[in-house]
Amino acid sequence: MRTTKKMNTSFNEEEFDQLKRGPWTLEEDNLLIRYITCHGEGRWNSLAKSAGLKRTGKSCRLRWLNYLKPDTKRGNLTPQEQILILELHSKWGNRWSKIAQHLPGRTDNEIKNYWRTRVQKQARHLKIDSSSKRFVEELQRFWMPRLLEKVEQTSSSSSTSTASTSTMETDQNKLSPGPQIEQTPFAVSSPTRPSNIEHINSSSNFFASSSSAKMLSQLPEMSQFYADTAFYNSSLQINDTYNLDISEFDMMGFGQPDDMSNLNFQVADTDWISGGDLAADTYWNMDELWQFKK
DNA sequence: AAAACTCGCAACCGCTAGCTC
DNA sequence: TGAGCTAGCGGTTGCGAGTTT
Repeated sequence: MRTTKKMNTSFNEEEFDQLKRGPWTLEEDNLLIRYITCHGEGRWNSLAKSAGLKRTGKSCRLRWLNYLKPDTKRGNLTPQEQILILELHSKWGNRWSKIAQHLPGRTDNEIKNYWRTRVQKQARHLKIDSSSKRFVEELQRFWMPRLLEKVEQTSSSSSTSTASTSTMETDQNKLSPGPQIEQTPFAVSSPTRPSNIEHINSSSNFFASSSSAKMLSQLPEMSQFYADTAFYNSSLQINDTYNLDISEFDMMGFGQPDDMSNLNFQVADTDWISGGDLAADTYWNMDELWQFKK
């Protein structure tokens, strides 16, 4: 429970006391949307007053950016988005806003929540500090391939069925209240391309090497391995480094980030089978890692 | 059936960089 | 130049929904 109250310099004491906090109502949302539609964003404190909202400018800004803005995407992150987050976080750390810039329609808040609830949870599960180099390595060894597998599954299923039945459809409809933004599943978002995975295949080193291509072809089987503790005791080894150029993901047609080429995912080639306590004590809980709810 | 617990996410807070005057 | 203000960032919290006991 918060007990401290810090005055906002844009409000006198009486106004400040009257400020509303907590969940937004539909009425407030409508007020904000209507005002911004007519007058645009910015000057949030005065905007809040002019719109007749008993909210701080901060609160209005947050509500707009995180929820009401027309291009805001709702619902679960796609595998591609998750891959991007993992990779970009390994580069930039908790620079949520910077990471969010590369995921059109996603907010820093959403990404931050994803990281805290999914990724850090997994780190705790593995008893590894989520900010450690080792955790990043484990992500790249086990999680990345799994996500790539999901990309493959999604693209293959989308080629045989319409998006409406896909789990990628998200549970956005249960979210409330706010404008429902039509959301296109990532893998079927670009009709000019057969599928993302095929596009990646044609242009990245990952799929260029014969053993990596073999790995791709074996993804379903491999995922079973990942999910199976016994996998860690098997003699299977992956000796190739694979590289995935993320810039080849067409992020909902919003264009390519300018600094995202040549991002490398690497499957390490050493010591991951006999990888000490990690391998012996635990394994990646892919059901938890995988964000889509059953 | 209901109490206890867990989880995910929206919204809040404090801090600070950058802008204006 | 520095004070005041705003926008934006990252960390934290509280609530509601779902799950377990």
